Amino acid sequence: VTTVDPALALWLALGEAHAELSSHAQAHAARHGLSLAELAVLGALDRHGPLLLGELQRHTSVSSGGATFLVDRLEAKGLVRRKSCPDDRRATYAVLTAKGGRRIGRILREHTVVIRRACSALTATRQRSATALLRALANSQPGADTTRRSPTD
Amino acid sequence: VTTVDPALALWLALGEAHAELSSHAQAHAARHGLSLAELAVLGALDRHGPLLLGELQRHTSVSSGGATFLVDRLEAKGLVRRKSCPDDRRATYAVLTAKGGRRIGRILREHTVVIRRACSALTATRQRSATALLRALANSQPGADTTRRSPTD
DNA sequence: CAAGATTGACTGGTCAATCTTA
DNA sequence: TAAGATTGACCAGTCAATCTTG
Repeated sequence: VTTVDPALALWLALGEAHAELSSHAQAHAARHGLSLAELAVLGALDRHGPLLLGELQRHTSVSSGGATFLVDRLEAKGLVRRKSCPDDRRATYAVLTAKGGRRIGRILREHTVVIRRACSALTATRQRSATALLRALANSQPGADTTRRSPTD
Repeated sequence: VTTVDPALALWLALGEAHAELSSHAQAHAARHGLSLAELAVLGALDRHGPLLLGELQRHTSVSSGGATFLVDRLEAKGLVRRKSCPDDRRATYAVLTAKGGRRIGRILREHTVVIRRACSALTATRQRSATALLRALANSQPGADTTRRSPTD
């Protein structure tokens, strides 16, 4: 009766679903003393190995200052280390420390379980349907793209 | 590359889709000098009429302090007014001012267009499918409690 | 005591400007 | 000149404590 437009309904549902899953993911990250953004950084380093801060920025959809900030904090926690790039003196790598590597492995495995449970209302098949629809929604947007995503992520 | 868990893929896609739509919605709100949360408040008041701050809080998923904060700002902008509840002296209504009512009408109409365009990659039918899936995802969560869980994971 | 609202301290980031090196 | 990173100012909210009324 209220919301007539299907697009509007979709936007609303998207917000609620995102909030719901976020709260689970965030709660789990917090149990390990991490923000979701920090977890994303650690995850990116785990997947891709050492990354320049700029690359990290693109992988995690965070601002330039945000990347510096996050690496600062993870460095303070002893999970990440900076390493200057030999080929380009402006550039800096973020690298997992041994401790960081160990911790992030455990955490990511747990994280998968958390997400899986949070999505358990949908069968795997419907999860895939939803994923496909959401990708179509996200990828075909006109413009204003500040962050380049690697298509094979 | 790791063959991803369908739930994980869904979580990722959800994040990207949400970020994408958000950026459009946010840009539009910003064109009118509003944050998304402020827009949500105005929208709720437009749909439901005067609302207690607590109700507003539930409708917009902000914290208690956030509701006060948002109403403060909208009041400062002359779009909303507080009105004390006659039946309960603790409670306060938020009410659209005449100016607020006029502006929000225009803005919400525009907003629908923005969202519709941002969703145009999906047909209305697929939008409805996506909506249904997302609602199922959001509504059937197991204990989304903030209380501490046993470290059985 | 509980429910509603408010305040103040705090935070996780963004944004714009700056510094350094290519 | 531009690209990479960093810094500092700023901001939209949250959170916990407080005040008031039921």
